[in-house]
Amino acid sequence: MRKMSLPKDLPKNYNFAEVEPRWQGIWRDEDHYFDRTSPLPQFVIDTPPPYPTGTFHIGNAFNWCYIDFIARYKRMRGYNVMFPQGWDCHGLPTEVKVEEIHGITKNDVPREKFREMCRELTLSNIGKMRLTLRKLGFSVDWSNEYITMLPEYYKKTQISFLKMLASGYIYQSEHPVNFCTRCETAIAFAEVVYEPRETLLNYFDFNGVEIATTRPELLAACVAVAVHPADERYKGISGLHLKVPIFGHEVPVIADEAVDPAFGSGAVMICTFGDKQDVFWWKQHHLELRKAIDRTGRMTSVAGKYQNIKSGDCREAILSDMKDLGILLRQEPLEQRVGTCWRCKTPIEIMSERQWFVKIVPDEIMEAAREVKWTPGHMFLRMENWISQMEWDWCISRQRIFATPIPVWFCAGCGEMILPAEADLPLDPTVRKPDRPCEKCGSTDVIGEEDVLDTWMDSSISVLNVTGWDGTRTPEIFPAQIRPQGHDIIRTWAFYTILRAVALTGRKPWDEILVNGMVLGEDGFKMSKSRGNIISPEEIIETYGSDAFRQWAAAGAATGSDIMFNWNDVIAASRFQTKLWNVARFILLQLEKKEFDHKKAVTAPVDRWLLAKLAETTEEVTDAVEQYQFDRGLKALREFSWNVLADNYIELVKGRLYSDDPSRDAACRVLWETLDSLCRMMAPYAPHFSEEIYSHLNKGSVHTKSWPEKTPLDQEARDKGDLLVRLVSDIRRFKHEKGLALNAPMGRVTLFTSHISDDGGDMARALNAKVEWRTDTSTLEKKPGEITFDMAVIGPALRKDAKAFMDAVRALPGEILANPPAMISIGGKQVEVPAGSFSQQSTYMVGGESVDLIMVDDVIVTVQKNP
RNA sequence: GGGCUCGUGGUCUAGCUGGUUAUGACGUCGCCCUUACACGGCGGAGGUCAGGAGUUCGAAUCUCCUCGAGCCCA
Repeated sequence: MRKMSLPKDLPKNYNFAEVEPRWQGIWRDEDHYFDRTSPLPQFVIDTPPPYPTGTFHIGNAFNWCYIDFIARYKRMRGYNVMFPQGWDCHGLPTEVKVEEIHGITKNDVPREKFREMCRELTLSNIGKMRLTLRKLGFSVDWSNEYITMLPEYYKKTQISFLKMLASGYIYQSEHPVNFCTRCETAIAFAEVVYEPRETLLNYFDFNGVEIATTRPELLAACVAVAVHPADERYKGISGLHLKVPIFGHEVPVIADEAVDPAFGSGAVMICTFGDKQDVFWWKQHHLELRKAIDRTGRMTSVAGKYQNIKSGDCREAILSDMKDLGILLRQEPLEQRVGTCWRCKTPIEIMSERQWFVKIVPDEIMEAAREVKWTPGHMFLRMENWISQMEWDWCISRQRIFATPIPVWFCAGCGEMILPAEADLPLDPTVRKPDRPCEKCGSTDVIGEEDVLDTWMDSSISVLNVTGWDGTRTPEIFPAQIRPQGHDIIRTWAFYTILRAVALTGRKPWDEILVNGMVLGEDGFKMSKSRGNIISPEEIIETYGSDAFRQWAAAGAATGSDIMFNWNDVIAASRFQTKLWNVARFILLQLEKKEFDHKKAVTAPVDRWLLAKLAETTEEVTDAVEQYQFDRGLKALREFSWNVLADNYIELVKGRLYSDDPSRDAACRVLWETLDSLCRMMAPYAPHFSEEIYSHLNKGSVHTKSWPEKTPLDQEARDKGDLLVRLVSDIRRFKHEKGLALNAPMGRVTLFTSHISDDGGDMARALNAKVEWRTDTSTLEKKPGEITFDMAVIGPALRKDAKAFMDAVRALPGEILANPPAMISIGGKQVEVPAGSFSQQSTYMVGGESVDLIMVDDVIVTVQKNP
C-alpha cells in the first residue's frame, strides 16, 4: 500500500489559482538543465529568441506551449532535453522607445551612452517576460539562457562575421539597397512591407515625348527613357537623346521588352532609383548613376535649385513648375502597392550605397533545407519558393546604434581593411583601435566602421550558440533536433539560419522544423492594437489558469494551421479539469477507503475492458504526440477520461467499490493504474494539474516518471466490453424513459446472446436488477429482419458487381439466407460470397408475455417487472 | 498576376492514405439534484461537408473548373 495524503480533504472544485503557483514554487530549475555529460540521447531545441518588448504575447505563448509539450514528452521518453531561452535584443523598436522615454534623439548622446540606455530597458523588459514564462509553467532550461546584446553572445556574432568574411561569403560593395529615410538605414527585402496606397500618375511632356510617372521628384535622377521595341507610337525613337525638362541634361532612349505599352503613355523614364525595375534596367543598359535623394530623404545637389528640400516637397515644387511651363498634361489617380519600412511604414527608397552583403548561394541552402524534416510538409514549399526566387544578396549592414558592431577598421592612409584578432572580440571599432599599424602603409590612423549588423545576423546563429559553437569547430551536439517557429518568419529566421549553418559548418542546422500557425483574434483577424482584438496570456491565466490556456493551445487547431483565440475552448478545458478532478477525487477516495491488493488478478470483463481502452488510448496519444498532433492526443485523453472512465467504467464498478467483495481489489487496482497513466499522459499538457493529482496517488513528481509504454491490445476484452457498455447504457436509457430513477430496482433482465456469458455481476449492480445471461432463444419467436452489407468487404472484392450482388442476396428466400451458400448467381454467372459480406438481423416476438424487449445489435434483452 | 493554405449544423472545429447512419466543443430545447462532479447525467433538434463537373460499385475525402477567405510574394 502506497502512502497517500487524505483525499477527503480534496476540495470539490479544482483550484488552479492555489495549485499552479504552489507547484511553480516547488519545482526546481535544475530539473530542466541539459546535461552535457549525460549518456542519454540528446534532444536540443532551437527555441526562438523573442524580441524583449516587455510583454510575452499570445502568439509567443502558443508557440511555447508546443515547445513545452515536446520538451516534457521527450524527457519522459528518456531524452536529455535542452529547452533554452534566448532574447533577440537589438533593433529599432528599442531605440525608438529609449528616445521616447528619455526625450532625446539617438544623436544627442554618445553612442555608448545610448547603447547603455537600450540595454537597461531591454534587461528590465526581459525580467517581465521571464515572469510570464514561469507563470505559464514552461520547463525552460534557464542554465542555457542567452541574451544577444551581451558580450558573450555578440562576440560569437562578430566571430561569425569574420569567418564568413574570410571564406568569401561576406563582401562589401556599392549597390542599390532598400533604404528607409526616416530610420536612416538600409534594410533587407525581408523587412519591406508592401502596402496599397493611392497616388497620382502624372503625364507630362518630356522633350516632345509623353511620359507618365508617379515620381516626378526623381526627374533630376532620370538617366534614360524606355519604350517597348514593338510600340508603333515610338518607332525610330530608340537611340536618340532627349533633353530632361527643367534640368536640361540629355538622356538616351532605349527599347526594352519589359516596358508595358498599355501602362500610362507607353514611355517610361528610368531614374536611379524609382523602383526595382529601374535597378534592372540600370544594370542591363549600363546607365549612369544620378543620386537625387540623400539618406535623410532630402534632395541632393543633382536636383539643382531643389537641393536640400524634402523629396515630398520637391514633388509638389516640380509639379507646380511643370504647370507653369505648360508641360504637365494631366493627372490620374492610381492604386499602387508601395514598399514601406516594416517598422515605421515610411515608403522605402532604393539607394546606391556602400554596404556589407552576405552572398546567397541558393543551391546549397536548398540542399540543406531539403535535409530538414518539415512539419507540416507543405511549409517546405514556402522555403523552396523563397529560395528559388532570390535575386539579390542579403544586405547585412545597418546605420543604427543598438546592434552588434561590425568589427572592422579602415586605414585612413590607404583605405586598407584592418581586421581584429578573434581573441580581441567582442569590440566596437569606433571605440577601440587596432593594436598594430596598417600592414600595407604603416599608418596608425584608422577609421572604425560605424555601420552595425542586421539583427538577423545575431539571431541566425541561435542554434550555433546553444550547441556551444565558439568559432573553432562545429560542436559535437550540433545540429539541434528541432526548430519550432511560426510560418511568418520562414523567409527570414529559418532561411537565414540555414544559410548561416551551411556557411559556418557546412551542415543543416536542425534535424527537423515544426512550423506553427498564427494566433488570430476572436474576430478571426490578426491581433492588432488598431482592431482592439488583442488578448494577453496573463488575462487568460488569471481567469482560468495556465493549464487551461495550454489545453487551448493544444486542442484549438491542427498543428501548423492558424488558430483563432476563443474563450469557449479555454472554458471547455477548465471544465475538463473539473471533471477529471472529480474523477480523481472519487478514485482516490475509493482507494483510500480500504486497503487493496495491487497485484490482484484482473479478470472481470469490465476491468479488462478498461485496461484495453487505456491501451488503445495510450497508443493513440503516443502516436499523436510523436507526430506533433497535440490536438489529436489531447482529444483522445479527454474522450477516454470523460466517456470511457467517468461515464461508463466508474458507473459500472460503483456497486463493486461500495461492497466488501474481494472483486473490489481488482477494480481498485485497475483504477489506480488508469489514473497513474492518465496523469503521465496529461503531464505535458497540464503540468500543474497532473502533478497535483499525482501527488495524491504516488511518490515523486509525475514529470520525472516515464511515459506509459504501449501494450498489446486485448481486442477480445475491448469488443466484449464495448458491447457490455452499450447494453448497460441502452437498458439505463430504457429505465429512464420508463420514468424510473437510475438506482431504482428493475426486476429481472434476461440477455440472450452467445457473445457474453458472464459479466462478474457488474451489470446487475449497475442496473439494480437480477441479470440472467442465456444462449438459447427457444422462448422467443424469431422473425428475419433487415440485411446489412459491409461495403468495406464487398467493394474491393466485387467492384462493379457490388450492386448486383447485394440485389441477389436480398432476393434470396429466407431459409437459404439463414445458411448462406458459398456461391451466388449474378446475371447468370457464379460468384463467390465473400466472408463477412453481409449479416441478417432478426427481430423477436414474445408471445403473450408481458415483458419489455430491447434489441442491441443481435442481443435480445427482455425486462420483467418481477424478479 | 503568381505560390501556398482554407471553405464541414447558429459559432468554432476533427476527419480529407475514398467504404454504408460525418467528430467534438460552445450554444439551444426537454427530462433528471442517482451519496465524484448541476462547471454534472440522459435524451432531442439542427449539416445539399462553398458551388459545379468528373473519376469510382461508392467522394467531405481524389481530379478539374467557378466563387469566397487568409497568408506570402511580384
